[in-house]
Amino acid sequence: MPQTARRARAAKAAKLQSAAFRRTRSDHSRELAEDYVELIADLIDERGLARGTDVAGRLGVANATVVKMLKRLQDAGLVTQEPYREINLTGEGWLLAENGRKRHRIVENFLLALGLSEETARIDSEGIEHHVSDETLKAMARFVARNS
Amino acid sequence: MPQTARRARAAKAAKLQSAAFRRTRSDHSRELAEDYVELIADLIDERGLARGTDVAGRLGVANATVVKMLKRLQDAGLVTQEPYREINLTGEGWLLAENGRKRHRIVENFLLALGLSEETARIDSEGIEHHVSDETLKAMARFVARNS
DNA sequence: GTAAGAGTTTAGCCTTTGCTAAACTTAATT
DNA sequence: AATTAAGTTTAGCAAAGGCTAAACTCTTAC
Ligand SMILES: [Mn+2]
Ligand SMILES: [Mn+2]
Ligand SMILES: [Mn+2]
Ligand SMILES: [Mn+2]
Repeated sequence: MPQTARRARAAKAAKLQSAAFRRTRSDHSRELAEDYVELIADLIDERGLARGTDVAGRLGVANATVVKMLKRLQDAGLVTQEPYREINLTGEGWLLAENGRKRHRIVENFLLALGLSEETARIDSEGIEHHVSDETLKAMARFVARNS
Repeated sequence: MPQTARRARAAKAAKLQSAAFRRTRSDHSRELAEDYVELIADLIDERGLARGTDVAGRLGVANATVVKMLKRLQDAGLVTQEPYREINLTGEGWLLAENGRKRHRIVENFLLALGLSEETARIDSEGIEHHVSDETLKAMARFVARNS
């Protein structure tokens, strides 16, 4: 029965491909939290404190959007904030931020090593960083080490 | 007044960075449509027609999710479908699908040329493809041409 | 021709991520 | 001390993208 064989092949194709789409969806669900904590860490390091307005300005979204997201990040245990005060990171938040920075730096340097302009490397890396597996990240780091 | 200078620098930093985040958000808003039409095109080429169940199976989502999305894609002029019938692409849909396939192929081959496993290349490329500018895509294609 | 099985649609729900406008608090200026 | 400016929060809205359960239609096998 070639029907059965065809079906089995189709089922395997579906399983393989759906795994990739599932990974992408799960990357996306972590993406914003990573960008927020990384950005907050940068602001704290650069200017001593992170305010909601600065976060909104850097992300290019409205203040109210930031307020709402910060609540979710607090619930997730990444951020602390008293009403009307500046934003701080928890221990876990700092860990995530450091990790994000490392990843981001590698991806951006990789794009530069590939010969792209600073602007393109900056812009493209902001999206790509979240979809890079550990294996790929290592390969990128290796490439950077060799071509710089 | 060094205050003013500092402010100007900060404003420029915010503008630069927010441009990257805006690009990522706009990539995301196109992402799903691209994946759908690419997948529908593949199904039509592989098995002669694309059914909702197949799309759902390959994406790893529920049938109802696909139905809702197909409505949006019809509104966007990318897809046509009569009730209870198979899915077809409009001219515009085929163009987008072809473009997506090209992009996807280049990104996946690039990851392979970088030395990654087939599985990792397949999975990572599914997310990365949507965040790659034309400049980066060209650089990837060049790299593939040299290292294969 | 009818019944069964495969596939599709609808209804109703939820979370996330965005927005504007209005109200509020804090900090700075006078 | 009072006013003002800057920053924050709340309220209310919307679109996108998920889900399950139940109803429906089409095709195929009998
Ligand atoms: Mn980042
Ligand atoms: Mn990012
Ligand atoms: Mn993404
Ligand atoms: Mn994709």
